Amino acid sequence: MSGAKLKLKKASISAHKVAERAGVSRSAVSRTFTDGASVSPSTRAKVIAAANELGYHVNHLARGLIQHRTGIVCLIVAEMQTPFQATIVEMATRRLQAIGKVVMVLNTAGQPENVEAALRQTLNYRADATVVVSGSPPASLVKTCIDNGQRVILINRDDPLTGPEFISVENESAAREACLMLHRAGCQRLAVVSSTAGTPSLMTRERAFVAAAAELGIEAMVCRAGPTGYKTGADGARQLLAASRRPDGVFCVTDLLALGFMDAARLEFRMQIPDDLCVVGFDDISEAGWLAYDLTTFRQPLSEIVDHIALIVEKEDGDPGEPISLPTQVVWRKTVRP
Amino acid sequence: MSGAKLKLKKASISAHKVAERAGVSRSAVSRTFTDGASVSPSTRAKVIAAANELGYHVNHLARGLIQHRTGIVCLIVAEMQTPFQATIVEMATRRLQAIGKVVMVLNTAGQPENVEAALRQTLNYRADATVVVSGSPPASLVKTCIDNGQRVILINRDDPLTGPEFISVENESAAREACLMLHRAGCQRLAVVSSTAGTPSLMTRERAFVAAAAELGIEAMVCRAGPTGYKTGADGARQLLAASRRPDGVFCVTDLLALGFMDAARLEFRMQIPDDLCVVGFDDISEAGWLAYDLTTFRQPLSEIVDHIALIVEKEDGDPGEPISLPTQVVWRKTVRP
DNA sequence: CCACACATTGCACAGCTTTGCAAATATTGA
DNA sequence: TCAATATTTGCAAAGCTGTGCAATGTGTGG
Repeated sequence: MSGAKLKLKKASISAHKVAERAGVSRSAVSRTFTDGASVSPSTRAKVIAAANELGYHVNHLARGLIQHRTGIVCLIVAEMQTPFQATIVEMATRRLQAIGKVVMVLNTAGQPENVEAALRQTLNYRADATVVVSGSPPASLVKTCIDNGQRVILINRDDPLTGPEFISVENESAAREACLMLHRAGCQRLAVVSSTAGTPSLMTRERAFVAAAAELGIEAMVCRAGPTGYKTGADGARQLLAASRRPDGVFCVTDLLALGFMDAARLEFRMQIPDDLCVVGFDDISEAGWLAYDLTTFRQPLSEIVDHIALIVEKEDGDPGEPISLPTQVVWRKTVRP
Repeated sequence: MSGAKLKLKKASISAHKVAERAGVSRSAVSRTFTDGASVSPSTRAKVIAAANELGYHVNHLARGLIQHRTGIVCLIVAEMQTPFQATIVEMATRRLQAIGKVVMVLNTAGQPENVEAALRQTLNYRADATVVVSGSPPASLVKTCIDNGQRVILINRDDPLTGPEFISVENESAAREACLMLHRAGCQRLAVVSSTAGTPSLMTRERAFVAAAAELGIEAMVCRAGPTGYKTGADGARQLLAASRRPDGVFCVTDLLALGFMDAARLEFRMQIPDDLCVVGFDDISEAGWLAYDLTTFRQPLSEIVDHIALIVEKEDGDPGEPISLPTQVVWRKTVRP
């Protein structure tokens, strides 16, 4: 074989060359690009001129090597094409870039075994912090990350881990509130539409709703027709509304489920919302506000979540703070009678 | 002030330490984790044991430093919360991870000046390749990237640049086809709803549709009511349908625009689709397939696009190939009369 | 004009890895 | 058993940067 093995690529231009061109020492160019360092205005000007001519850019890899801070934050996530996850990625990248970080997105592609691989990448690239949005990380690897000085932040997951930071929303109180809202609207037969995914936060919502209904003396039906998504919501409607005893108030643990449920209920069962049927969602994705839906739902405090992420990433000491639990806010629209 | 300046963090564990522990040389541990290198099975076993005990992970920063390949691919993108962009990010990360790369997402947050900053990050981290999905990169920086051995790939952009690779879809023929579809369905008064964003691919679709209509002797109305998104589609409907001469066939250059248009047309103007009004979209985002819409649209060949991205990223030589133009596929659903 | 404080600069080392080269060891064949 | 290969191993250099330390230059007050 001729192509033996991939050879080294051409080296890109280094501080050394800039120094030569500017007629200064290599330290000078380093200091020019390190803020807070001591350089005279005249040499700084010479360095910057030379750097521009040569197209020099500081090598953050080498810098990270010696400073033990790379500026990299890893985001472990799956199903990024869904509105909620996509919004998290959008907001997190934006916020983290604003504090000078750069984010590496690791897609677990829904396979649980991939979150381990993702965590390994986090270590390989010596990320300053790791934010896990999807999947349950193995405890041992989380420990390794923390031992290496990384911040580890778990979003909306209540794995029984010690070490990482937790940020989640108050799923329980929201789900109970959803139950009350439907009850106050006069709904008699309640149901909760969930998924087979087993995501911790979704399970919490489901259980809390059922418990709250029980306290009102109502046995809520539970429907899990597939993975978390639009189609499962529609299938849920087909199951629940085909039964003899149709629910007249449903809580969908995700907006996407709610939208699928509504579409099937209206188009395949000719139901009027909110007259025949009240629907409550969760997340407040932008589709929930579309004219065709106008879904009453609970807004996840995404802005506060990413604020807290940024805070933790910038924090000096590594000891984890108390788990953070943020309140949701109900967004009243038109799918529940007032 | 006590906190003077942030000090070095604790160093993570290095190959040196695992070498000590395993009782071998540093080279041996390096070779253990470099495939194709020559290590005896016995020492390899000792090294792996020691590495596991210590939680060692190869430092890809240092590795990248000497190999001149970091395994990093940057993805420059904006508006990631929109379905189409989100899907691109999802698929690209998945595909690139499959070939051993890791992707850094740079969010330009819609500000054109930020794409320059993003490109600089690309250089700072010595990315192997940069994929730009949103925004027009300054020619000079693109040149610097290429000079440094990076692949630069522009998606759906036809900036007049020389050097980068181009991947786009056949916007023109699709838009002409859309016009014919509406014409064949018997539509007399055509309109195209677009946005004020000025995105190259959207402009191409808009112009091609108008041109095709002109060839049929029809003067197509053009509506640009705001940025590319759902609300602009709805506003477009409000403008076009409030006029005395209502269009009966509209081409929306984006599915999101189409969905907004449909909702407003149905709910605020009581129009029946496709009886009173035919609608064609573009992208085939998953919402287009929802029961409430069932939108006839053009599917972007995303899978092929990411395949080509992967191919270019892995390519050995750096010279750009011919611009790649991929055909779209029409997805017939229910918003156009057959 | 001198002593002193202060800002700037250069040297050299550290940080972690890969890899060419030569030495050491193991394997094979006669 | 010995020579001739083939495999494995260690040394040392290279890749690019930040920074402590000492040396140099500049400015100020008396």
